[in-house]
Amino acid sequence: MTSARGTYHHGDLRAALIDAGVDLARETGAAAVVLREVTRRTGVTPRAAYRHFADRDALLRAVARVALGRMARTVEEGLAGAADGTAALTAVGEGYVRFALDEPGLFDVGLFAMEDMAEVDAPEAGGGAGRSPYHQLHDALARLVAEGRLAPGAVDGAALTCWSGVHGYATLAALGPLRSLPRPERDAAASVVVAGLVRAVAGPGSGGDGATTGP
Amino acid sequence: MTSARGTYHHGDLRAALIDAGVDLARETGAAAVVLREVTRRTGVTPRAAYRHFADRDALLRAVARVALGRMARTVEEGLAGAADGTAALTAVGEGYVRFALDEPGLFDVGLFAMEDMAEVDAPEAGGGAGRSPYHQLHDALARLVAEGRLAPGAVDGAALTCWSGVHGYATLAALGPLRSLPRPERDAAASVVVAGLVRAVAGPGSGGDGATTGP
DNA sequence: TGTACATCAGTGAACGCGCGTTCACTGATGTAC
DNA sequence: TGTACATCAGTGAACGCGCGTTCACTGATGTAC
Repeated sequence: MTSARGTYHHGDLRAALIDAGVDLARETGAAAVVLREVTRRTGVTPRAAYRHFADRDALLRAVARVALGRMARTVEEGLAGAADGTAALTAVGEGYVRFALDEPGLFDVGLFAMEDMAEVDAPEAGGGAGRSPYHQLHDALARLVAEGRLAPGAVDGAALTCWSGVHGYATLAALGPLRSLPRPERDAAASVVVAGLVRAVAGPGSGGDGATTGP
Repeated sequence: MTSARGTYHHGDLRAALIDAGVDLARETGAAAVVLREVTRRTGVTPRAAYRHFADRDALLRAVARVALGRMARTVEEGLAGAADGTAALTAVGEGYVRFALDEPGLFDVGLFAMEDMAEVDAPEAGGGAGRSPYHQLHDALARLVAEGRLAPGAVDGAALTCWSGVHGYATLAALGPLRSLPRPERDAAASVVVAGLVRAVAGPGSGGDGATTGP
């Protein structure tokens, strides 16, 4: 489809197959990325895919990497105008969730690019600046450290807490039991969760809503 | 298998099929709960399952409810000696994660019992006392409110933040990119995440590890 | 206590489906001379 | 500019698999009289 011409040789079949896979994932999720349907949509014989991918799994993972890259870009965009570390951390969290809610199918397939911690850290999964969501989270935390709002030794724990919270909410709200709630409710809840996580990590006093009774 | 006798009539085929499904889920996860294999293990014709379940999906959901019930029981046990709300909240979180790490397959299939918010709240999914993990989370938060550590209006947000964080960590550590880390590391990280969430909800001063720089 | 009969719970064989994957092949392309 | 030829990228048909599901059926069970 991408650079399709009427020729016998396709031009860039590999990219076209990945494109079709991404479309399928967007529509229905990871399980829909099925080799035969991908080739069908690309107007090509199933066999043709094997010239470019070892097997179905390799194709799926290529699609997953594209999905994760798009997520990275979404996070990156939200991060643009963050004035300080707290704002940056909030933006990363909200970007992560927004992507999951906007593109549940891509979020779903993107998880296959996070099968291994090594892949999460891999630069291919990055956005425009080549930084994965996980990297961008660490960047935001680094700003908090620089601002003296977070102890250097607490960075790893904070990263894990934020990632868990945001990933968990994204899963529940995009693919899980909360997925049938109206979008505005899910957006509002996302803000509450992200604010709670920011408070947990950077302490109160920067946009918290006074959820705790004590000072 | 359960109450099997050599008779033609099985005794309680429905329960036996669910048992076999639970075993399959434990071994490999939700995708392994396949009608034909379930009947094969029970020593019965595939057709026989249709006398007890409308289709494969109904069987899967029955298995999922059992899995969620076991999770509820695990959470309940950990909750037994909690002295105050903070301890209770911590116990709920650690129980949730422990179950996921001990029984990733059951955790995986249990998610199908949480397809809908209504089912999460359903009493059938409860443990011995008939309270689902989600209920038990709310109970712990109610104790915090009673102790004056949490504003009543903040309960819903706190529940969501805790559920998200704990669910996200469980997913990442039991089924996701962190699943191949050594168990002790994953246990330690679980404690960090749960402590962070408790701090976010109940404020510092009850077992927090001083992750923030400010007071 | 014995027999007839309705009901229930299973059998055994088969269906069609879509999947991933492999076979031997052929048409298109570009390079060397 | 033209031709020979190696290389590459696709074809088309078929394979075997395991799945969910449906058919008409039969053997076991328990109740009524």
